[in-house]
Order: sequence, then structure tokens, then C-alpha cells
Amino acid sequence: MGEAQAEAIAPMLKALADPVRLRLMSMVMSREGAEACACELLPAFELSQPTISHHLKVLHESGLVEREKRGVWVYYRARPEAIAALGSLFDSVLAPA
Amino acid sequence: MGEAQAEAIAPMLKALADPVRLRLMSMVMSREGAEACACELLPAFELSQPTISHHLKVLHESGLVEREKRGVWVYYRARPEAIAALGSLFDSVLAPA
DNA sequence: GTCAGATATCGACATGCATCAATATTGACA
DNA sequence: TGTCAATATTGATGCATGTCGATATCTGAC
Repeated sequence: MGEAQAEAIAPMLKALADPVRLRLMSMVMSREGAEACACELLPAFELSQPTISHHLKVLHESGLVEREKRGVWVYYRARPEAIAALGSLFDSVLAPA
Repeated sequence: MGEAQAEAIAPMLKALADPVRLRLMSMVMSREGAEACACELLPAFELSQPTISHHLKVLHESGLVEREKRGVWVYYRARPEAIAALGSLFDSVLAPA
């Protein structure tokens, strides 16, 4: 794996490498259509609303989820391309030679 | 995914979520027997020896690699259990419902 | 237009992290 | 025993990050 590829993928791993964001991502993936409203996610944590908003922003900026505002609510949906990129990372890097 | 499981897996992702460590892990996996000598890894980076030693320590403490000293050299080998744990993470968390 | 609720941003704080130079440790060998 | 090479540890520094309270922004309803 080249330096450029490593620099490209590391941010996605970094976004997932936090227990809160891992659970957020898991919750999003488990919803119908891999989509969840921020209002459903917040009550699952004993953290402040700004903190959850921050974590969702990190997931969004890493490309793992996309954001869509519907009225007052904001929905986060998993981006299949990003998931696929992580999958191929495992195939190419974490599979024994 | 529960809070406990997230807290358990996040450190392994965190260990991988650095470009240098991702390349180190990739290099280890690509060697015969998924094992590499620290002396082969160091020259591949334009980083100081202590820095590479530090990154290898992080990979080791996360459980991704094991360490074996043979004479003056230290060999790092991938731990299949850890790789498998990451694989099942993707199956259970990053697969759409 | 005002109000209430959902979400985001800001500013601050403490902690963690990547990196290095300097030094210590370890092991082979003469 | 003494030296050299490989690796680890220490201490320091600058930067990133997780968290919060306070506040701002947006949107629908009245």
C-alpha cells in the first residue's frame, strides 16, 4: 500500500476509531435504508447535543455518511462507496499474502 | 452494537487510523508468514527510528501484531485473531440491515 | 411576526498524539 | 570485558481531539 493510499484511507478509519462514532455508524446502518434521524441518535447517548452533533459532523466530513435536512430534522445516511472502500482495504491490506 | 463492544474495538481501529501504521501493517501482511523485521520497515519511511518504534509499539499494544526478538532483531507478526475481529466488525456493523 | 424545538457553531479546557533528539538497553562478537 | 549495531525509552514540543456550556441558526406552527 502506497503512501498516498494510506493518507487517503486513514481519515475514514480515524472517523470510525471512536466508540461514540462507531456506535453512531452502527445505529445508522441498522436503520431501514441505512438512514437515521439525529433526533433518534441523540437519546441513545449520555452526551450533550453539541457533542453528538460534532461526532456526526466528523462522520460526514470523512465521507462515511451524507446529510439531508428534512424540515426541522436532519437525516444521516451511510454512503455505500465509503463502506466499499473500507471493505476493499481489508481485502487488499489485511489479507495475508 | 453495544457500548462495551464499541469500546473494545475502537482501539484497534485507532491503531490502524494513522497513515504510517497503516503502511506498517500493510508491509507486515505482505511479507511471507505475515511477519517482518523492524530493520526492513524502518528504511521505508522518512521518519526517525524512535518514531517507527513508537508506531510498532502502538500496533503491538492494540493486539494487531505480536513481537518476537530474535537475536538483535525484532520481528513483528500479524495476529490473525485481531484481523478476524476487524473482519467481523465489518460484517456486523458495516453491512446494511 | 413570534415562539418553540431541532440542530449547528463558538470558545474554552483538558487530554491525547506524532514527532524528534538524546539516552538507555540489549545482544552478538572479538 | 569492551565495542558496535539494533531497538526501546524518556522528555519535550506543537498540534489534534473530545467534551461542555452558551449561543446562533433554521423551520414549522400559531
